[in-house]
Amino acid sequence: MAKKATEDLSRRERQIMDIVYRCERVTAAEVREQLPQAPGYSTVRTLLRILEEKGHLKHVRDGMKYVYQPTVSRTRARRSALENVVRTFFEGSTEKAVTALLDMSETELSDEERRRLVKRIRTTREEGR
Amino acid sequence: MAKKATEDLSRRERQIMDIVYRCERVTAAEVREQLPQAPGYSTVRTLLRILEEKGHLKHVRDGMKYVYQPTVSRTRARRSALENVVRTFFEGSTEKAVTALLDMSETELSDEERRRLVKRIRTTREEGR
DNA sequence: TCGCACATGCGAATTTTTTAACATTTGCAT
DNA sequence: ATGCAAATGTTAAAAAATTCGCATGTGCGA
Repeated sequence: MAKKATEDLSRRERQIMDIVYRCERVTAAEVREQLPQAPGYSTVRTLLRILEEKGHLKHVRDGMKYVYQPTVSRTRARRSALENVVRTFFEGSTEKAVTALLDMSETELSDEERRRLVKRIRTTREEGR
Repeated sequence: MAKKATEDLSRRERQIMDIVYRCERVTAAEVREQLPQAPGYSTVRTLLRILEEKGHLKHVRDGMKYVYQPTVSRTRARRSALENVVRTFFEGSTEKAVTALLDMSETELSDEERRRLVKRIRTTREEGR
């Protein structure tokens, strides 16, 4: 089985994978609801089958229907997604990315969240030495 | 002109936009070098022209050749990319995303960078009220 | 000026993606 | 058991993306 890179996904395949990563567990009908310019049900099913063949998805039965999930763990998927963004948009600098995240969400972060983040940064420094 | 969403890009178009965002200024030849399973030169040029028609790129002449750039500012592109990742992989939680970034780069961040980040978090808190 | 080297623009063939119609399977209520 | 409803699998047509050959334009050195 070839490596599974986001690079190699077609437009629809990528849209579907995004939905699957957001929801973690989805049925064909749920995927269809969330697809932009949703195609027919039959179409969605074909795409899900293709993504499964390519190794991006797996399914388990739940009664009569299939529930699809990513084959890659949430942790790995997250990491990979962040690495891509950092490399593409932040010249590989984690600090720049974090700063940008903070900038764009100043009003969203609660004091509690801020406190945890500061603590986290300090903790890792200590561990790192 | 329709809206320019990453969603609407084909596979090759997306690969090219990633390169353009990484490099900020590129020629057709440079894009070609960086494309996975690089197609012919002619092909790359066609794609660049299409992306320009769609409004994702613009070019300026530099001697005999064209130099391509994103039409969207780096700042906006970054913001948009982060928003997508946060929504898709972190349930919309900025804090979770920041934490994940810190986790995956513990050894990369220097003390200096950590200090700046802590300062930044505190500063924004004060401003936020 | 001529012709070569190097770029770009266009059009059309090829390949891939996307779509959906139709056949098949399965669970469940009657 | 039978038929309906709700899923899934298959296949092939239609649409879109990808590819590249060839025509065209431009600067420059012999």
